[in-house]
Amino acid sequence: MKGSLIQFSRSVVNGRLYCSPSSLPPNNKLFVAGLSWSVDEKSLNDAFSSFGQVTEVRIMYDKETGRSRGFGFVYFSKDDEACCAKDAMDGKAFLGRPLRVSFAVEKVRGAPVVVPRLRGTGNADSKTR
DNA sequence: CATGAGCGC
Repeated sequence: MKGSLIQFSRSVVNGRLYCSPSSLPPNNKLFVAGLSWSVDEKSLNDAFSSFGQVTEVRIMYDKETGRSRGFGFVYFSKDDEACCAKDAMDGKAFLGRPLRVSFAVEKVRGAPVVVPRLRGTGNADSKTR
């Protein structure tokens, strides 16, 4: 009995913001992209901690050049907070760059990953523009 | 044209 109790449209959170329909399941992990190469973990932590309790913030950097890949991940204590922060920060400008936030789909080590450009899976409106 | 799908243990 699997019982997929995945509730979409988490409705109102504390009386504010709604959960946009996403193809990906709401996880407590948040994928943050569109970050400026100068973005720091603290910046993201501070920015996202305002919406919820951030447990971990990780930004990926290149091991060769040492330059940030321009994307990172933010871990929240609860998916609700992540959702709120996502809807709140997604589409907003961060350090002069349009920030893109979406749920992180943890890939399996050594397995090919097929991730569409988040084209309609929980990201800022692209079609209506 | 887009700076975007990881890392560590």
